[in-house]
Amino acid sequence: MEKRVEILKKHNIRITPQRLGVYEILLDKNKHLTAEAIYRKIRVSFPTISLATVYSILELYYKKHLLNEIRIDFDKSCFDIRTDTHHHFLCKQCAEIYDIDLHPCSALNNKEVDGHLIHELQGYFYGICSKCKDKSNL
Amino acid sequence: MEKRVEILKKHNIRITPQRLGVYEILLDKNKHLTAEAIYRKIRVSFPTISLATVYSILELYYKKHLLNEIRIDFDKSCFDIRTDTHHHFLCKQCAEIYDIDLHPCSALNNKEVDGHLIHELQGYFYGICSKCKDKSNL
DNA sequence: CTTTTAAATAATAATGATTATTGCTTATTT
DNA sequence: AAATAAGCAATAATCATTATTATTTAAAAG
Ligand SMILES: [Mn+2]
Ligand SMILES: [Mn+2]
Ligand SMILES: [Zn+2]
Ligand SMILES: [Zn+2]
Repeated sequence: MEKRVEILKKHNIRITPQRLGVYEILLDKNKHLTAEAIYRKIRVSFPTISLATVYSILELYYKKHLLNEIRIDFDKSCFDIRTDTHHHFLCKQCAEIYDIDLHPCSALNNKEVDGHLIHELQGYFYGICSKCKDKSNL
Repeated sequence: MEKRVEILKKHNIRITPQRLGVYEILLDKNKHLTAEAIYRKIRVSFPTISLATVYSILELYYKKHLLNEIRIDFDKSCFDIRTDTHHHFLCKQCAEIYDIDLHPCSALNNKEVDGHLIHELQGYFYGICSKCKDKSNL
């Protein structure tokens, strides 16, 4: 059986072309896509798909822990197929989002901070990415 | 001169009763208030103030670095009079937001990660707070 | 392979936080 | 006391996300 289908079935998710399409885009294309961006991409193969359907599929995948939702940009969510704990960097100049894999941080190792039980965490960094930095220092 | 007035003038901010009121609420009341919550509080002393004015004042203070905007709740921003770098914890049960002061973390000390220049960062933790934890383990 | 049925989709409307607009009001300057 | 520039209230607009509903489809049963 195809790998995508296998993974979705393992999570008790009904297979539909739309769901396979969204999953493929999340896997194949650049990471950290907005719902709108996914919608634009999937419309190439499914011209009648609705944006609401994209949102509904993303919500399903999120609940099944098949993806991560990040809100590094206050205005809109981005969706990430990586589900392991990692951080993100948003370049203020080019708006690119980078994965940041930090070395063991005191807060990451513990399941608690100040007596509060941690279920998940998000680290968001903002600044100028290396590419943009290089461009300005010619 | 009054302390609030002094601080605002130091940042070249014109003094108005509305601005003083918002500033006072941010200082005095519990931290991490939404624009709506600030609006509700300030309407006690300024019944004719507009929500748009509250937003405009908050934007001004943000640009002058007099407050921090956090988006730990995806749906709405909260405003924090603390402007030093610190993290936040959101309790999934009672929705309370706590300040988290972490010990030196590798990412915090450096001004760079993976070659990217960091201007600012936000750390968001999600889980069950100590109070709610105690309540459930009676 | 057909029928059945519960779930998924497309189309569309609604929601809600935030931002933009505009005419009036207030604070500072002259 | 004017003049001028900025702030405010009221209101409309924007835009991402969610809700609704009738139609279609995937999976299960026969
Ligand atoms: Mn990522
Ligand atoms: Mn805080
Ligand atoms: Zn960049
Ligand atoms: Zn709690």
